Amino acid sequence: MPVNEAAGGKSAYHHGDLRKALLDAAEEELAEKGVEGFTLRGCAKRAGVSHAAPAHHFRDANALLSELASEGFTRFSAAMRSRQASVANDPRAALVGAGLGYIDFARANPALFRLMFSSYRTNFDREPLHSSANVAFGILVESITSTIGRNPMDDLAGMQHVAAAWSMAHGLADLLLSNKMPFLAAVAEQDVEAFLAGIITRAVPSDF
Amino acid sequence: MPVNEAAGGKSAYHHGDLRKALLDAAEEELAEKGVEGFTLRGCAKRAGVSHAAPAHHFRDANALLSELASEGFTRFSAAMRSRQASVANDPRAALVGAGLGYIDFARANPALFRLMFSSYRTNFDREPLHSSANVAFGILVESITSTIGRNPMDDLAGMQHVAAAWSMAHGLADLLLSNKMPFLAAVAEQDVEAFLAGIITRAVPSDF
DNA sequence: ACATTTATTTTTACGGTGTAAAGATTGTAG
DNA sequence: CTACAATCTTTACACCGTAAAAATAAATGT
Repeated sequence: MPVNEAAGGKSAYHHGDLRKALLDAAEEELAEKGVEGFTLRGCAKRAGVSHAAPAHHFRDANALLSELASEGFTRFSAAMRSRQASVANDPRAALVGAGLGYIDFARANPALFRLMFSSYRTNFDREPLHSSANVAFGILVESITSTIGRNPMDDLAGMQHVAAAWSMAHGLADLLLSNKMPFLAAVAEQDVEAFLAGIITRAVPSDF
Repeated sequence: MPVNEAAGGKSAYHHGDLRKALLDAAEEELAEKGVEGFTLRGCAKRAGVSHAAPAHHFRDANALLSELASEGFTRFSAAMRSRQASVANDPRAALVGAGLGYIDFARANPALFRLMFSSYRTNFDREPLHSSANVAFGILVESITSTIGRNPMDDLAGMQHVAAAWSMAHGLADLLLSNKMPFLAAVAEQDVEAFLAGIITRAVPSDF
C-alpha cells in the first residue's frame, strides 16, 4: 500500500506528486485567468494530465480551490506578520502594519485574494481552510488586544474595534483591486504607504 | 419602421417587451442563484422564450448584467439618499447616513450588490452603467464636501477622506454579506444601527 | 389589398465546462 | 509471479454561451 497518510506525504506513482502539481497549476491558472476564468480542465492541462485526473486527488474543483485558498491564507498571515515585524514596538503601529500587510498581499495576489474572500468556490467549514483563515483572523484580534489592553471579543466595544479595523483594511483592498479609486493615481509612489496608513489608523481611534 | 428609439421606447412585437421582461427575469435569476450561478439560459426560460432570444436585445450575457447593474446603482443611490433624508440637517450625520444606506442596500440585495462591485461581468465604460455608478459616487463626494467645506477631490487630504469613508462602508458591507463577522450576532437587533454608525463615523474624524 | 421588407424569435449547431463511470496502466504486496 | 489497489485515461452526459440559419409576425410601400 502506498504512503498516503493525510498530511501530504503522498508518494510518487505515475506522475510523481500530482496533488502538489495540481495546486501549483491551479495558482497559475488562477493568477492568469482570475477566479471567474478558472477552469479545472485548464489546471489539468497545465499539469500535463488528462482532464479527469484531478478527481482522484480533489473531490471537485471547489475542493481544489479551497485548498489553494488555505495556502493563500497562510501566506496572507505571513504578509501581515512581516509588516508588523518591520515596525517599532508600538501596538498601534503594529495594528496599522497588519493592515498594510493585508493590502500588500491583496495587491501582490489579486486573484488569490479574491478567491479567499469570494466564499462561493471555497468551503470554510473544512480543514485546512478553516484553521488557516482563523489564524489570519487571530492576527487581527491579537493586534487589537495589544492596542486596547484586553480581549476585544469579550464586549461590544471591543468587537466594534475589530469590525472597524477589518472593514477598513478589507474595503480598501477590495476597492483598490477593482480599480474603483482611479483618483488615487494622484498619490505619488513614495506617499502611497503613508496615505494608506493614515486611512487605516482612523479605524481604531486613540481615545477608545 | 418600428418605434425603436434609444431611450427604452421599444414597442411590442411578439412578446410585448422582451427587453424589460429579460431584465426582470435576470434580477430573479441573480437573486436566486447568485452572481456565479447566473445563467442566460435560465433568464430566457424565466421570460418564457428560447435560449437564443436574448441575443437580439443584449449583445451578450455581460451586457444584460451590465444593464441590470446600472439599475442597481440607481436604486443604490436612492437607498443612500433615503437614509440621508431621514436625518437631522448635520453634514456629518448625512455622511454616516449615506454609509448606512450603502449597507442597507447591500443587505437587501446581496447578489445585485455583488454584481455591481464584481467588475468582471460588468462594463463600466459603457452607458448607462457609467453614469449611474458616477451618480452614486457623487453622493459620497457631495457628503464629504458638506462635511469638510470644500471639494475633497481637489487635494490629497480630501481624497483621503473619500477613500476612507468609502472603504469603511464598503468593507463593512462586503464582510457582512459574506458572513465573515458571525460574532456580530451578539449585537442586539435594536443596537445594530448604532453599532454600524459608530464604525462608519470613524472614517472621517471630526478634527480634519 | 398585397407583396416586400424588417424585426423578432426559434431551431440547430459548435466548442467549452464539470464530473461520473468504465477501461487501461502501473506500483506494491503477498 | 500473481493479485490487488492506486492512479490515470477514455468515454459519455448534461449543462453553458453564442453564432448562424430558418421560421414567423409585424410594419411598410405601392
